[in-house]
Amino acid sequence: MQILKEDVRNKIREAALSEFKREGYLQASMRRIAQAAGVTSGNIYRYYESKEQLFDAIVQPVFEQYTVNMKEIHHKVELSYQSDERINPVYFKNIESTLVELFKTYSSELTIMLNQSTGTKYENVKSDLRQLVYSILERVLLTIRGEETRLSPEDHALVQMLSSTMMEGLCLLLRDNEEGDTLRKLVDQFLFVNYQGINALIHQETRKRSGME
Amino acid sequence: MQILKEDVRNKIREAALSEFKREGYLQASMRRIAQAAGVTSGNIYRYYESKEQLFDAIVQPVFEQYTVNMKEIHHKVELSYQSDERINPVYFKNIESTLVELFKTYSSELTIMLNQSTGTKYENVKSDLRQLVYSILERVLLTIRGEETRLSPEDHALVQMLSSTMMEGLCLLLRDNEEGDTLRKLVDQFLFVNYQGINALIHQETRKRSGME
Amino acid sequence: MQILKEDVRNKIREAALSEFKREGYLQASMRRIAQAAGVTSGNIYRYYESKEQLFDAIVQPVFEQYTVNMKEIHHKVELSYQSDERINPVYFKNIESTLVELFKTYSSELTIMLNQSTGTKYENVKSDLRQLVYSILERVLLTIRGEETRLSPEDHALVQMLSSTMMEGLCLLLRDNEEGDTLRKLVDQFLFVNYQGINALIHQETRKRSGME
Amino acid sequence: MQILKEDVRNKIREAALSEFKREGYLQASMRRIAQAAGVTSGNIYRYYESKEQLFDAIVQPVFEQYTVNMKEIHHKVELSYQSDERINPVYFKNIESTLVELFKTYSSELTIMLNQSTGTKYENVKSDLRQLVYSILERVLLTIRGEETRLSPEDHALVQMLSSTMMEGLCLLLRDNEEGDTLRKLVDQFLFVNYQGINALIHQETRKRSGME
DNA sequence: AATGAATGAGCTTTCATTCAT
DNA sequence: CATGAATGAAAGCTCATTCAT
Repeated sequence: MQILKEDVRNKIREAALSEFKREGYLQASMRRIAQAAGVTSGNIYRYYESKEQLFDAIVQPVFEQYTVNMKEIHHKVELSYQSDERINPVYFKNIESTLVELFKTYSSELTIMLNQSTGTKYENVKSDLRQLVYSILERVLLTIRGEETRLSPEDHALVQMLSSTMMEGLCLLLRDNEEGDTLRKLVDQFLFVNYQGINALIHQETRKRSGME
Repeated sequence: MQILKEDVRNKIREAALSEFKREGYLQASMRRIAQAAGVTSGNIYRYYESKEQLFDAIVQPVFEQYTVNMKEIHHKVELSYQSDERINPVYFKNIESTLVELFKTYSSELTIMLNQSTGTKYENVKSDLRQLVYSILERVLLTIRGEETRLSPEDHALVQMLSSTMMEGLCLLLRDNEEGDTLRKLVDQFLFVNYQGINALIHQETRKRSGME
Repeated sequence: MQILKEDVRNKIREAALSEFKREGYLQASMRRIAQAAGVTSGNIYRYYESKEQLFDAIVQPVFEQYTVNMKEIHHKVELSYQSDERINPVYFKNIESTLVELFKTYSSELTIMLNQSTGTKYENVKSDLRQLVYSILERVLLTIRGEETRLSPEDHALVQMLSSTMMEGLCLLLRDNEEGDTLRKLVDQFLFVNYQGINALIHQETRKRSGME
Repeated sequence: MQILKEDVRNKIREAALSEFKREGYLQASMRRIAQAAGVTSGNIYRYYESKEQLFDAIVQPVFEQYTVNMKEIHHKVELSYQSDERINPVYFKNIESTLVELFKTYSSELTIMLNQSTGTKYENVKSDLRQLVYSILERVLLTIRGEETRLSPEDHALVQMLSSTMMEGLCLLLRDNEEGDTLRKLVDQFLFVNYQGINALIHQETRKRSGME
């Protein structure tokens, strides 16, 4: 039974998408992908030359777009560092928008890149992203705390925690929501909760400190 | 040199703990565990009858304790459902305390159960826990919203999101912190951020609604 | 653009010739042959029913001609055995001429048959040929040694060696030379070296023997 | 059924030796090696970490010894180039001795390295060796021809041919003889035949040339 | 006739598990 | 009890051959 080539290529892609999303790169099985695609295992290799390349074919587009967008944000953050300008949460909005925008086109691919890429060249993307969030939060907190150049150990731990949980939260939302508008609303709410919460936390701490002194 | 049986059993357990924590159940290798334990791979099977059972031996204690504690919380939640009593965030505190308490005794085991159990019978624990958090948050919101018996789709999505991100955040903290006091402080901060944030969100929404009417 | 059938058949043949010559039967790839022939891999099978049969189609003509010629030589050798006639090196000249003659028409095919046929029914041709050379040399040596009917073990080993190295040398020349005149000259030189060398060896040995007795 | 480790290692080595000798590296099958060794295919990998490494384990010892010996010969040849000293056939004797000496310890391994190593890092050893023989013969002929610095195209072809056939002849002897003393005798005879033959050829040609002028 | 997608057996390699010693 | 060699199923991948179009 002969099917059009692009048809099969897509079926393989779909099957792989689902397998990678469910199992992660390492645990994914080419035979299972083949079966799910209704194709023999050997035939996959007419379309994608290896498991790695199949993964790449899925993730690269989103990664490229992601890289472009993130570079811009990085650049702005660097600039504001140099110009001693006050960093504000608008950068989060940028990251958020980037991710949500990417999500609209590449929802599963984005999740795979962020959450299921252990064993591939993308495995550090999430932690790089967390690092970026960390450096933004760090800058915000430094500004608030006054003229210090380094965070206290406590603040470091706090910022670490916040960047981790915010990133992980965002990734979770990407993973669990199929629909773009719902996602955007949830992301907005999620960020609102975090901004408000962080604000409250910092003010409380500031009050505590004043009270102590 | 003869080594006491329990000694060996513990060495294997320790090695497995570290391997499962680092690699997760599926990627963990019995050979590496054996090597790290200073034991031959075959000998593991005199102490634990399979990879799964070894995983079990590590996770079951924390799971049992966890189950007992969670059942109580569940029970209280159920009760308050029936008694129409108002649920308050104290339940979160219970969950938090339970996890932090468990963490004191079983820090790695807890992380493994929650984050590294894909492929085992524990793989749903986290989502069950999320479900519990969901039902608490749901109840809270229902109370706030008035006498409704079911959440609106929007509120459902919101509560789903909040329970997910809070759970995931907590799991992350458990995973990344070796030290109990630091952990507790971070958990407190994390929950504070979330409570405050959620409060702010709800009030804002309430205001918006009133404004609309 | 329609290509005539014979045209395609030839293109495949040419491509296969080159592939078999370079890679040998087993390492040859039908896909590469197809590609080199500018033909799809499936289409090869309309002209040649299998890899083996394609190989056959290339080698059989030279094999048949070779067989005819060799049978004659064989026959002469047999005859001279029976007639107790003295065998002389002219038979080598016959073999040489046969090979060089075949080479003129079938240079690559001959090389393939002799050197690249492992895994096919022709894989023994070279050793059969060596056997023929052996029997000629054997007869020559028997004549020289006197009236013996079997060679001594030492002479057997010697003749074995000489027939092997001469055959292998010839095959090498066939393999490495594209051009007929160069080939013929080299073959002449090669055989001259061997004849002279063998003569010198035998005379020396004869002298040694006489000296010993 | 448990057998001593070294026993199995040897059985695998023996089976591999035989398989590589018969089939060559590429065509050799790990499954067949396993079967011939009376071992399951997986078990080979406890002893040798890959097909390539198994091949290496067989060939490396002979290659190392070979390299040491050949470097010395190379060195001598280079020296005599610089010192403008006349090169004499003693270098062949060196090469011959080296190969025969190696053969005594590593008969099959040597054959495998020289004749069955396509696809491995040893695949160029034979042609390197042929190149060495070429450069010796070239030097000899240059000396004979007078003061020329490069061979004429005809002489080049001749020397090419002679180095090829001599090398190939030697390799053949290594391949076909299991017993060291027999081999040495045959090699001696083979080289004698070639020396005498080459001498005769050169003198004849010299005569021809004189006659022509 | 021709295409090239599809097949499926076979390849090397890994690894949880078993078992003779 | 302990060893570690052995097992065998399954992984990713290749390739001669088939067959629907």
